[in-house]
Amino acid sequence: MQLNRASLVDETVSALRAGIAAGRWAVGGRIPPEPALADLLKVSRGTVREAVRVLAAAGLLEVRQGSGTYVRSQADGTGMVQRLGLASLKERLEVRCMLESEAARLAAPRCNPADIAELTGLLEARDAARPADFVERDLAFHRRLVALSGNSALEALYEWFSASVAETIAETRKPWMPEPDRPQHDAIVTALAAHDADGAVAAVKIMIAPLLARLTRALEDSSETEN
Amino acid sequence: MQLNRASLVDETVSALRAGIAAGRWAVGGRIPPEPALADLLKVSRGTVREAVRVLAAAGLLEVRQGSGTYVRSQADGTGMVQRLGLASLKERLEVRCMLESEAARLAAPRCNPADIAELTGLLEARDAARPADFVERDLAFHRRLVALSGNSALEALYEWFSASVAETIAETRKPWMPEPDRPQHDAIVTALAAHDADGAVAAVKIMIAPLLARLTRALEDSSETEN
DNA sequence: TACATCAAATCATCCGATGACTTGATGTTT
DNA sequence: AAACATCAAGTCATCGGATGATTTGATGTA
Repeated sequence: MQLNRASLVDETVSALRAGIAAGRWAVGGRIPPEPALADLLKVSRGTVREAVRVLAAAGLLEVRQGSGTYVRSQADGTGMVQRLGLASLKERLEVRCMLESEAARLAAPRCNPADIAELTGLLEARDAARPADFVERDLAFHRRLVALSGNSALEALYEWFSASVAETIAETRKPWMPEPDRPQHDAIVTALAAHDADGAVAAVKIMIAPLLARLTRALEDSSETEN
Repeated sequence: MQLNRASLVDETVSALRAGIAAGRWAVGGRIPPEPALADLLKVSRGTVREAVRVLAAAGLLEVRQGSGTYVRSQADGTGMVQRLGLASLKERLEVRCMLESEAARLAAPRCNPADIAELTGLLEARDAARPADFVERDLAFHRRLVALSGNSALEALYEWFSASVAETIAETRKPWMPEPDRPQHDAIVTALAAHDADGAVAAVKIMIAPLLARLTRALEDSSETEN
């Protein structure tokens, strides 16, 4: 009796990933057709398809119907996501804070009055929200702020980290995080309106620092059981 | 004739992801069995399996043979990687710069003499490298620097972005990027040795700024054809 | 109560068949 | 010769069915 026996699909994924990482198939080049891979790896074509689909979702492969399956990149996004998931809550919150403050820096020179008005509107909505909606409304403001940076990679990362952090906090049933108040949010908007990049960065950090400090303290109290 | 018709698997992935994001199936709960999903979405079971496999690889689902498929998380890693891959080179380089400078900020207070010695050693090796090895040695220094931040999430992200940026530059055959010189690297190490967080951040930005500026100018010249 | 056994539910894997799409070759027309 | 239409081969997309492996809760027994 053995535990955790890897599935055939997982092994196929590993084999293909290894081949790609080793440069067995050049970036931009084509990997063998599905039937050939199935024969080579001694698995069925369906198993190969599932493995290829995983690697395509990870960005390593690109499947073109009628043409073949091509190596798109050697940068392994799946590995990154995996490691990200294993990171502790504190680390994830740290990164989220960093992303948001840098987003503010990029957004400051690009903000126009309409953007400022929109952010202010989101803050109004946040204040008017019932407790059940508050977190969602709050997130909407931060999302918009990050979007104003104009950097879509930054936006995608922020999305993931904020969701991940919110989820972990929710599932650990620790609703004790201090909610940043309205003046702190206003300080960010004010700095953005003045195109004051450093001021915006500082405002964001001032807002998030208490959260991080509270979390660090909580972790010291409970010693471990993180993630 | 329509272009880019999404495949059934992609649509199935979207449908499942939407259901998860909407909380249709609770985190920790079970989604319907494969045959039921196939019937519900009007696709074959094989199509459902490929979609589930993608979401499992992304960390949203967890498949347990004999038991069922469970919702593990609502934080979508695959979507993030996808959007990251679509981001332009400039955006990715921007993010990489931000990650490295913030890593320096976190590393500054934690650096001990041994770390400084190691970084210096890596710089020596970098100088001594033949042109073929130079990029690799250079990357080793930066990797070590980020690792000193003590934040594994940051480390994973930096890994991905640096690989992605290097890959894009290599494939566009544009070896014209100005290589930051030794004094600029030394400035970082010096700031770290003095536990000067702001100084380290500034040193990193001074080092990378020319790269970013050069890239921006190149993009303006060639108008488009980015990524 | 504790344990062994069993059956149902569910996922894992394979196989074969048919359709859709891409691509390069071929042949025709201008 | 160049441009265009047609065609066939290669490749992925999707389906349906069949069988095995694993988990899990029910059942029966000591």
